Amino acid sequence: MSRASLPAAPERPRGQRDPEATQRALLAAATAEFAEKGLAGARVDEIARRAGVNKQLVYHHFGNKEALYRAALEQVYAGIRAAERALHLADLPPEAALERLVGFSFDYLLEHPEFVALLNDENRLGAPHLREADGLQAMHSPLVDLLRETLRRGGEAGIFRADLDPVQVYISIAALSYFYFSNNSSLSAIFGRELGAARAVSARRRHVIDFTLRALRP
Amino acid sequence: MSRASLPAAPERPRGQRDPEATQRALLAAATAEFAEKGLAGARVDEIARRAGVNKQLVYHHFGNKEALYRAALEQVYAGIRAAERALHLADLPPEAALERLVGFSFDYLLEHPEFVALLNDENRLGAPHLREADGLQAMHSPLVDLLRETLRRGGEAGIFRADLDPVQVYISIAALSYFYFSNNSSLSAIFGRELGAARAVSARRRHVIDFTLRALRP
Amino acid sequence: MSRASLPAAPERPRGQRDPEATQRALLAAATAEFAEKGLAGARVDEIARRAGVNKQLVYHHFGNKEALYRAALEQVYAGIRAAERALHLADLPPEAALERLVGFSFDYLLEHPEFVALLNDENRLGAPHLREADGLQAMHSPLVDLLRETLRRGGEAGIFRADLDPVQVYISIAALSYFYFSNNSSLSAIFGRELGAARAVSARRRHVIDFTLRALRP
Amino acid sequence: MSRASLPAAPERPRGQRDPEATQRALLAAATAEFAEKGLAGARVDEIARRAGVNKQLVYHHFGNKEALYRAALEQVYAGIRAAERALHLADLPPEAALERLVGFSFDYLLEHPEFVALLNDENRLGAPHLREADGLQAMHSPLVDLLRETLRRGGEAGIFRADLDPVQVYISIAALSYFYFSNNSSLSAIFGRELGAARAVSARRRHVIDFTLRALRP
DNA sequence: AATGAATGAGTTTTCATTCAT
DNA sequence: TATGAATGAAAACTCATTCAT
Repeated sequence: MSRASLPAAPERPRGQRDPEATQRALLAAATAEFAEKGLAGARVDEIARRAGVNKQLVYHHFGNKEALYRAALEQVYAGIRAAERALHLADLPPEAALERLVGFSFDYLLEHPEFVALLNDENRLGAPHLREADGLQAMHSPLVDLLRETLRRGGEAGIFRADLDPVQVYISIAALSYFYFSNNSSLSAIFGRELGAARAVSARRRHVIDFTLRALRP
Repeated sequence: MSRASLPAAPERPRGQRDPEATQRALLAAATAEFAEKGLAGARVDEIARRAGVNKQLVYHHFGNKEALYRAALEQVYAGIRAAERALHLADLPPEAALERLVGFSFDYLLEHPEFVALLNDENRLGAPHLREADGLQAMHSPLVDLLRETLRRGGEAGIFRADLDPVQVYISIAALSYFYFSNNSSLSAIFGRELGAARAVSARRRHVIDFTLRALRP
Repeated sequence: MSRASLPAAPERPRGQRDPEATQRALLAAATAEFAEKGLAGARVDEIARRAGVNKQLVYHHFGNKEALYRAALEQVYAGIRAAERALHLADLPPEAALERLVGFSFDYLLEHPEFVALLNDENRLGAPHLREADGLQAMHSPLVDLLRETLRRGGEAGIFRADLDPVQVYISIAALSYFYFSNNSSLSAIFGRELGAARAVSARRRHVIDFTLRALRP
Repeated sequence: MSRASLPAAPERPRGQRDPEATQRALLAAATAEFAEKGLAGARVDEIARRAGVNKQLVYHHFGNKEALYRAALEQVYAGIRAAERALHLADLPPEAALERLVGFSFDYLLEHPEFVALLNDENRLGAPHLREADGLQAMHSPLVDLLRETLRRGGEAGIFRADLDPVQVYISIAALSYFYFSNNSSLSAIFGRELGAARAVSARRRHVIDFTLRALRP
């Protein structure tokens, strides 16, 4: 279709133009591509192809490859933080709250492998884009505060140890799930088990919750 | 650390022929470069420069970039397996044995960030090189068997639960240390703490051992 | 002719976009380069230089060196087939028709040394690109059918033998001209005659026509 | 035939020194490699591998790749000239002599595809190595003189035309066989016949002899 | 004479980015 | 806003040739 032949009138040409949709498509494509190949391995051509748009629009809307990467990273972080904010643990008794928190961490990573992949690549580089991110504060997980409060309540109730460092516990909870997904391929290869199978995932979920709750006992 | 400041290998005597030394130098340089930049981001030129040898020797000795990557990966795996084989847990009482095992996992990852980095990159790709590796069996950690035996002994002695799956426990032990190092940069950024500092590392080591031992209690 | 003296394409207006002209220029340059140096000896850099375009456009428009070679080969074949289709032998008496056919074969090869050169290179490799060519049917010379019909008419008129295999005759006609041009340099060296000179070419043309017509007599 | 399957020379006794055998092996390997890939496409590594000797010996014995090519070319030419000198046509009646001559030309090319291949590559370049060859005189085929004498005898006997140019006839005889082998692949592809099959080759041989003898009739 | 490592100069190809329309 | 051609810089890889043993 020749664009030049279109009348100059400001009619909308059959929905062809939709900058926001274009940006969304690019961001989704970029997230997938960066997750699969990393920042260095990802291809701008391929991102545009996946998004079904012209490559130049990457530059038009985002500036360059790295800025697109940063945008993808921030969006992915925003996703998990939004999900975390939707958790309401204060209403639950401490042990149930903790179980929900651990289960959420596990489930979110299971459903968002792109978060794991992007974060791994970012960490290899020393997380420079995260450090520069506008709302670094916003990156701070609300879970840590929820966890702190839950541990306090549990400590007072005598069902958790009282001397726990919420940051250490938070890292441990994240670790038990994250590592399982992050290193699933190599673990599967080495153990000769398909650890990505639904049955194996369920077993791991139970183990992680159980392991954590036991570790926190007084 | 900026690229320009990366040290090239010490000048080897010019005209000296020592193909094994050349291969060793290339492998060491490749391990560092792949750890820092990943398979896609690593540069053959840079690897040769770091090794202090001519770039073409990569092709002469290893064939191509990917074969060099695979060689580096296998060597790094061989390194940890060798260290694991040097552990002797059978002589220790169960709790001490487990503490040593967890401590070893932590210390090895602390001292070998290249292992973490290479493994992360490999996992993003689905671990194709690991799956193809000649001695995949040899990749299987002896620690799992040591752990199984230790858990059995501890179970009989009544100091560990009796129904533990050694593979799950192994993964959890690895996770608690691995994730801390693998994601150290992003965790540091988000918590505003320098988790790579010696004091923070020591604290984490204590936490990991404590967390694990408590989780295994009956 | 030394490489340095090879003319680059006439300067195209800078900044002017004309992808079809670019492809035409690349194809023409490629044909000349491949004819002179063969597939292995040709240089992509040199092709781009001759075409007066950026080297990377070879990859943009054709994919890679070999695909460009195939495109050049197909175009050269298309050229001779088009010329052949323009021959109208049915209107002529058999002997005149045959003389025109032989003369055409001779003249075309004289004027299109690149056809000879590309075809020789292709044959050394076993003609893999020709076998893969899309319109292999279209490669089939219409001359064979024209020849068959001419031989039939001549046979009925009693001026040609009646038992001739058109394919054998076609190959012989092609051979008598093709070999002269294909091996002109070595023949010139060995006989100490400049067989590429106009006078020698004319003499050969007469000989080829005469030789062929006599060979077909009953 | 895939490259990998090309047989290397039979294992020579290790540490055995036999410079003449080495040179023979290199020359044979070079001839095959240059015939298959041309001067530009041939690889010194591959020639050494095929000869079963160290690559450096190419340089030790021949100087460089091009000198080796020249040596291979000269040897191949020496081969056909030697075979031609073994032909004795003077004892035969003219027609039988000519048939033997044509048959010989056909048979030699059939059995020595490397001659065709090397000569084609050499001709694309304008035969510079042939022109420089030491015994260019020795390259001159004795067949031309044999042919001249045979044509003279046949002319006097009234079975050949009397006004034939021996050089033109020589070229035509060579052409009818050479082109068939040189262009066998492309002709096979285009005609959809396997012209390299024994039956097709026999038919061509008969055709070439018949075609030539008829063309020379008065 | 023989070996295989080593090297310099290419050569093809890739890719982020910009230009012209 | 959108498109696809065009480009410069670099990257992987090749290869004839030389060096040290």
